[in-house]
Amino acid sequence: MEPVQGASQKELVALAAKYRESLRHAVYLTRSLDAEGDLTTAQVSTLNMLAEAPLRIGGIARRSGIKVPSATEQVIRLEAAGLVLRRPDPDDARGVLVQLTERGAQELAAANQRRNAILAERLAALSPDDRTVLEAAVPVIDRLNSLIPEMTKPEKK
Amino acid sequence: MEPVQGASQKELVALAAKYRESLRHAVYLTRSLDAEGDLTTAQVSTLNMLAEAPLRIGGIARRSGIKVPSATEQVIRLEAAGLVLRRPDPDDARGVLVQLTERGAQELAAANQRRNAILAERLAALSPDDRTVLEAAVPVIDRLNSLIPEMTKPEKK
DNA sequence: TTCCATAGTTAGGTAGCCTAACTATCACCC
DNA sequence: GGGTGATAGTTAGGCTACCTAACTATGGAA
Repeated sequence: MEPVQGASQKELVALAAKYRESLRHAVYLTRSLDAEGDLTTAQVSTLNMLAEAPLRIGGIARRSGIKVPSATEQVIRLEAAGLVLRRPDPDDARGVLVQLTERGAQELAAANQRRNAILAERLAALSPDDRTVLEAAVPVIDRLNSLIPEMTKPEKK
Repeated sequence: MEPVQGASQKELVALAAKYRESLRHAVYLTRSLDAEGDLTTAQVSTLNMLAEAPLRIGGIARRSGIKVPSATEQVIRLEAAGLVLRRPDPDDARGVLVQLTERGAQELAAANQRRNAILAERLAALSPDDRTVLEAAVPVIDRLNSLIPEMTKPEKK
């Protein structure tokens, strides 16, 4: 009756289907957080990485789950917008270190705040129980995300 | 000590920030489910809607959270690929009804199966507790998604 | 010091999104 | 019954963000 062990294949697939569907709609949630002259979602994403520490192009690509040329392109746009700056990696002249500019940090903070505020407003509409469930789910979602191949590759060494 | 009532603004914003971050990575999870000559994520998304019932262009746009011209474009691509067909809406000659073709239904089923299988494999790597949490979170995420403005507009009538 | 591997860039292509402007039909109403 | 405004889609043009393939430059090791 109770497979203490785990879930059946069928159950796993069913959960997968439901979760995929929810995620699909969640994309639109994210999109609905975007605004006019604001940064795009992908830009916010990249800038958030750089807020922790400067990264090389390859690092951005790996963490974003995109290819190197796409990362180059992203960075070029961000640089043109004055939000990041590129400089050669002192340890390896082939590499390029990308870091936030003052303005990049400011605009990122503003964009994050705005998005979080809108989302917080919607979260407030949920029941306290729902919020508790969501709170508990976040680390689980993160663990699941961390299982993505490619994004788990070692830094370089 | 315990605001039985609900959460503070600060807590809401904190949850919003964490959730946004998780969602951001989840996008790459979805992307990682894509494969070679397979349908794109947006296409699967559209086809999944049509699997329930034929829709008009406007209906696709609203449910996808995109504008009508973008929906037209999607449909044109799907039609060119032989996955959907368009015909005038018998009730309103201005409208266009979009429905799955036989082949569209087949390819959709295959794509869903493949994606679900990959995701199910990763879900299997989670602890049973984690899966329980995720299972509980899906309806909450759906409720949160349903709060998106624009996507909640009435059908037509 | 030669040669392969690695880091990025460049070039060219596609999906997917947008706004603005246009066409066709509907629905009302005088 | 023929305007007229609203509604449904399409077309045109533009941008972001992704891709692969091919190239350049540096690093490292034989």
